Amino acid sequence: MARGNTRQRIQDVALGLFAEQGYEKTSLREIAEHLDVTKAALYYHFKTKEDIIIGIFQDLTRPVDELIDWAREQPRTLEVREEILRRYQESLISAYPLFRFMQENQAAVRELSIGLTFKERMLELSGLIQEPDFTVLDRVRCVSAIFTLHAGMFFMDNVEGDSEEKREAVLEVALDLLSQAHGGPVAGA
Amino acid sequence: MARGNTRQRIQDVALGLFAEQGYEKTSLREIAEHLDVTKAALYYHFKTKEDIIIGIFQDLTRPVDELIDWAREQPRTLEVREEILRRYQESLISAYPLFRFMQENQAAVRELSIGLTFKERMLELSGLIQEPDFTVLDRVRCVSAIFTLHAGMFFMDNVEGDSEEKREAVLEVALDLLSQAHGGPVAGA
Amino acid sequence: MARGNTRQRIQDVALGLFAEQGYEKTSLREIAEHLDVTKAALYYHFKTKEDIIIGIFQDLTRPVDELIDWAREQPRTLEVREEILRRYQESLISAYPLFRFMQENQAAVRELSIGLTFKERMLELSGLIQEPDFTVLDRVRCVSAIFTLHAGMFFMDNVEGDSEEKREAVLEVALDLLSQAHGGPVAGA
Amino acid sequence: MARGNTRQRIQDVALGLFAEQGYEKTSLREIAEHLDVTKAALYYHFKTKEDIIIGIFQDLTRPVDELIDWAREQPRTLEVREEILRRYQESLISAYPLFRFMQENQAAVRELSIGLTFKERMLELSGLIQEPDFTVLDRVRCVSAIFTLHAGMFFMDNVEGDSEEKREAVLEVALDLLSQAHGGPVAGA
DNA sequence: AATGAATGAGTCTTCATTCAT
DNA sequence: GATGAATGAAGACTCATTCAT
Repeated sequence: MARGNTRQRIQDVALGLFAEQGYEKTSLREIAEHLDVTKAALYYHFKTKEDIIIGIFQDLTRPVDELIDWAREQPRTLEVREEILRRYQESLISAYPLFRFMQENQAAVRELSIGLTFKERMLELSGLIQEPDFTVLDRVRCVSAIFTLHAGMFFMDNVEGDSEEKREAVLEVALDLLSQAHGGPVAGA
Repeated sequence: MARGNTRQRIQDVALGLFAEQGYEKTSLREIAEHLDVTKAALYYHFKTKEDIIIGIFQDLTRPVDELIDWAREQPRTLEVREEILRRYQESLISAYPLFRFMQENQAAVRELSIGLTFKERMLELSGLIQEPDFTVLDRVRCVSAIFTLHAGMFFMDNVEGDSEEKREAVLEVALDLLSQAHGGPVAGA
Repeated sequence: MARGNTRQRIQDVALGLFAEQGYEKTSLREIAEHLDVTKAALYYHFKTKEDIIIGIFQDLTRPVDELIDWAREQPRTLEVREEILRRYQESLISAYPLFRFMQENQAAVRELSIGLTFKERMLELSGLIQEPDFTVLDRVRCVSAIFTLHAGMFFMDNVEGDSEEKREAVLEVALDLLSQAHGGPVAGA
Repeated sequence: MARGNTRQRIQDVALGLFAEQGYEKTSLREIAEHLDVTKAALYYHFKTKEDIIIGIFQDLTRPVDELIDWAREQPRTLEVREEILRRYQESLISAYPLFRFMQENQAAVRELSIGLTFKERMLELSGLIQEPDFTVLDRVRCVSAIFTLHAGMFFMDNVEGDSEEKREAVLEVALDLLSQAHGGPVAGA
């Protein structure tokens, strides 16, 4: 019937199921049934189960990798760092299902032949918003800023309120943490 | 040789492997091999694979559940809330492998017949440190405070520095976020 | 590019792979990849996998079948029999890859819908160089003469020395055995 | 029901089927059905399909390997070499199904992680009955002597006659070839 | 308190084959 | 003369689980 887009449909259905049930728990039989094709059809489009997920990763982590690349070439100013957080939040939101999948399946995915892991990307990003001479306290603030953006994803789903308002609030808290790390106005100052 | 403690040893080895490789990916065969017993021996101590992990959960999430119970009965003051964060951090640290496991296997564990999930406990806790009339911004700060403690776990492993110093810095940032949410001294104030 | 000869190219590649890896172990995918065409293309030229190998057989066992036919019509003299051995050796050499394939895949090929099997052809040939009244000992010599020619194939690959010289030596030993069977000069005679 | 001997029964049935149909063509399902157990039961006794056959090999090629070891330590006399042929024939006969399997599945078995292959063992043995200064002709005679013993196996099945008589005749022809190679009485001498 | 032997259901994967284009 | 897309059947293998001993 529909042709040409099967590869894409496989990835969509697969990511949905992976995110919902976990990678290991989702069988190719299940994916095939959802698509109303045979398991063998999946193998026409992807060499292995791992390949399916790697394909998804490559498509969807590109924005974050591009962000990292971009950030590496920028001057190390507060403005740039704020921009990093802004862009990171955008990436998280636009690749939400993948993000959720990565977050909730870290163990299962760790061994996959995927370039950078979730953790490694986070480390990289948190490095890019710090100065080498930061105190431990300020380093924590930077990592916390990133985790706040992640918390935002969680927040979106589980706390009531206007979506856009929540997004902005999350970003504000993250930016606050960043500026505090950068010697910004702090309590009592 | 040493007997009687086999049940405990099974749980220890199992949690180690679950945390490392994921729940689904870890087979009973593997656990048995690590313990140098047969698979059948595991069934003498636990009725199912799920039972093993449920046992671990019950042993190790008790502190957090007790914290929740305690918190529910306290007056809703800032001091109590600070104490909640402090105690939560302690729980996280003392049940580190379980925490890491829960964090990295959320998807796999979701379907298990376990009382409260990781997420639910977090929601509960974050509710306990908020006021009903909080703005979205302040709610984000509270959730962020909790995520900061989680970030701390990540921080412990992946950032250099003295362990105790890091722990304290993490707590400080979390407490900061909390007091800001509570109208504490903010930028420019 | 070059077309028209595709059928032949398929057979060549297939025989090569069959000889190297075995018939069952060689998949059509593999053959297609070696030829840089799709599997479906193979089906344009051959109806089934079995068909490919049957085609090869028919092309390459013809010489032996013709030899058998020829031999059946000759007078049953020692000279004719010597000629049979000579011609058989030639056939073996000129269809070397097929011979090797047949030799090493007897089990796999047994069930194929192929006229005479390797074994049957050998039995036939050995019958043609014996007399009905031969003693068991002389029958063994005749079968041994044929096996010696086969051994020669093995010899070619695995023992050093000039190719032509080896071929002649092999033939000489085979002829010797034949003439001994035919009451030729024997030890002490 | 019957216990303890299952491992052995698996090997017996497997070798039978492997010899009859070929290694690749014989599925574990088939083996299991013949034994009236499940496929999984096979995996309790052997780690892989390859393992089943390797087990068989090790049990059954031992005699030939021991012969090779023994031969290496003997003085290089004609008598010893005759003894080698005699013992080799015995080995072939006593491990007949395995021999037939090896002979007819060389291609399939080549890639298996088995010590020496059929071919290598033959080369080794043929080396042990030759002198370094042999002419090509004499080398051929030695290899031919070995092939004659193999031919004997074929002879046993496919030529009528008393079994013991055939065996002796085969050995006699092989010994003849050996003694001719060793400058024994030849035609016209 | 633990083992040896086995099972049933399921996994991922590969294969030969088909057919509309 | 060949491809792209797909299928049904089967393959090897693994898993959680059971039970008699």
